[in-house]
Amino acid sequence: MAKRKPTIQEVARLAKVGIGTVSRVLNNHPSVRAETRARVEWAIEELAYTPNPHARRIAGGRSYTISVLLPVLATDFYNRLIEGIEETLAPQRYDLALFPLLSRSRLERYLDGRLLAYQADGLLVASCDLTELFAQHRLPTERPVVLVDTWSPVYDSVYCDNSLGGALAGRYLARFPGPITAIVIEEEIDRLLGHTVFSERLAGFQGALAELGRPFGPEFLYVTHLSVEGGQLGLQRFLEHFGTPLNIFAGADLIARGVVEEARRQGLVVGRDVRVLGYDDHPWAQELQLSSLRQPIEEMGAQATRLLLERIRGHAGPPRRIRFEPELVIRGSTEG
Amino acid sequence: MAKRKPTIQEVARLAKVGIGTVSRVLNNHPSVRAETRARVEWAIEELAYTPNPHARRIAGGRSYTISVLLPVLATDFYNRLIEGIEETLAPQRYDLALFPLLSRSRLERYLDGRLLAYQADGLLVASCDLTELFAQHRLPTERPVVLVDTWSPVYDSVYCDNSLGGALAGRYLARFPGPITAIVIEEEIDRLLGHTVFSERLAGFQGALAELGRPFGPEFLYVTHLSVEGGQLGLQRFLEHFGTPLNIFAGADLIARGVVEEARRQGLVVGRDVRVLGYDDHPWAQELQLSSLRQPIEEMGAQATRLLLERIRGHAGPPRRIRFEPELVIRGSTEG
DNA sequence: CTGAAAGCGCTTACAG
DNA sequence: CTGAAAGCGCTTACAG
Repeated sequence: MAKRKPTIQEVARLAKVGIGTVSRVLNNHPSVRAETRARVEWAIEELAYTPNPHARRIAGGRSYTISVLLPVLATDFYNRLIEGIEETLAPQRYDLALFPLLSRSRLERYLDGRLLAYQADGLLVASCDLTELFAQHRLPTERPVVLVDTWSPVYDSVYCDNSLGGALAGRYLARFPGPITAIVIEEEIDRLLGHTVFSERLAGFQGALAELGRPFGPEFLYVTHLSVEGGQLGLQRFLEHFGTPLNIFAGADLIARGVVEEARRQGLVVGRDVRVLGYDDHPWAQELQLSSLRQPIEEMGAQATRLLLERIRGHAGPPRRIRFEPELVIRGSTEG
Repeated sequence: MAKRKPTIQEVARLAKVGIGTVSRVLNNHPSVRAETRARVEWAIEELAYTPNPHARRIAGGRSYTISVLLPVLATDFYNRLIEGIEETLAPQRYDLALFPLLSRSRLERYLDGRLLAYQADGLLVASCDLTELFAQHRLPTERPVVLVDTWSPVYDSVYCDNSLGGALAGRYLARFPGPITAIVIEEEIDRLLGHTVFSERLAGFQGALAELGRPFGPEFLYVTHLSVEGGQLGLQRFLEHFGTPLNIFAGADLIARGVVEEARRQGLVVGRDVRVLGYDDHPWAQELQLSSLRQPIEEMGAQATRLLLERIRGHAGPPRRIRFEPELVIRGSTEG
């Protein structure tokens, strides 16, 4: 019934070469004559052949898979990050296994080493600083580990400076009349799966305001979850306290969207009565005319992937650290 | 450096048997003498041996992996569903590969068949009725497919009747004085990754109210995202329109939690001024004294897994359909 | 009940 | 540059 997938044998036969040669073109081995390579590639195409990843791992000692551990929030941020990772992996014939850190017990099961997803050549850990959980801040694995959207001194890390982003936000909003407020996202209480992205942004923000001698007590802060509705409620709260004009640093574009929606619902002019600055600069920020702090999310994913592949291929040496800087993108929501 | 994982060879040597025998105890083959089995199990324990899943697939033609496709919302619902699946899989030495349907392009890549996660013996699809996308409503795969938290005539399905849940909610809330309202969760516009869970609940709810001759126009409905804040906003809206007493059917416990929090913030008595009924009956509903519609979520996961394993082991026959019924759990939030 | 052997689909020295 | 062969860690008839 189910037509079996073609094997390397059949490709070899069709291309009139040995299976070793097919394997070599599969692995981009340099010593294959161009003509031979072309013939093999034709056969591969013809049979719609894809190598069996399990066989590859058995034979080569590599799984051609990397795991990505992430605090599954199903947000635009992670969608874009994964996009960047997959784009870099695909031409290398590498596969990606997502491992959402849904619960503590799942993390333990992962680290237990029995899961197939663990049979990966390397680990990409997003946002969560899992290293804090372990002795010497090292994950209990022999495989290379790269952190992305977070940082640790013991592993290669790729991140965008959230503290700087917050500072840029504070300095920018200080230009406008009216109080300066912030809506931030509550982080998991469970430090295991939690991350500090949002509190870093807030710390940078508060630091900048302090430098400028601007007040920032608890009444200037609204803490909520990552949701459009959180932004709506935050604006409501601030309007009760301060009225307009009002300046809001939203910890994420999604929150900022809620602010914009609520302002419009209340008949306020966004960019004048209420100025709001988001974070991430997601594609839809443009049509919302949302000012935002842009992070090179896909690029962060791509860079982290490159570092990991280098490690997998044997690169030794001290942990590397790639730091991106967020960029202020100004649109109508702050300067209507 | 990295100490190699022990292989079946080493286990065989230590247990003084052939590797075939080790393999047999690994696979629960009946024809192994109890004494021999004990010796092998001891050796396995001693070496902390775990079989190489890639080798198993190569040799046996099975991956001992099942994929779970789900619309990653990172909610309590999916955490519990996965819990139920893993619990059933673990003793069978099966592995689970989560595949979050983050975007359309990822689904396509999955179905492309090249991803390792696709090299699974079977597929569990949660909530999303992906079948609508394909000819004859069949996913383009040869492996067995089981749906959970949704239903289709062409595959085994395990679900809990959401329409009935809505009807139970409507009939129950009709007992109390005051208007009957509902807060429902907006479903993805993209039908691909969307599901109809919440609209089914609403349909059942509206049907029950209609039967009872109770009004239910747009002013009785608040649509939001799945967030605590959505519940807060919903309550605000309804209070503006109707004042108290007020009865609210929340499409999910998380929404109901927001209703409770907002009611308390406004100094209202939950269970008298505001009655709210959630959905799912998550563990934390009890300490919130939240009335809810209980679904046997873990059990649904377990059942679906069992059906899938049966199919993997060759069970033929027409699609099976296991329908659970939600159960009304009454606590202080409706009868304070 | 249990070994020894063949085979799963690959990769990788080893010879040419 | 390219075959033929050995080997990766398992499973599964096949004989005893």
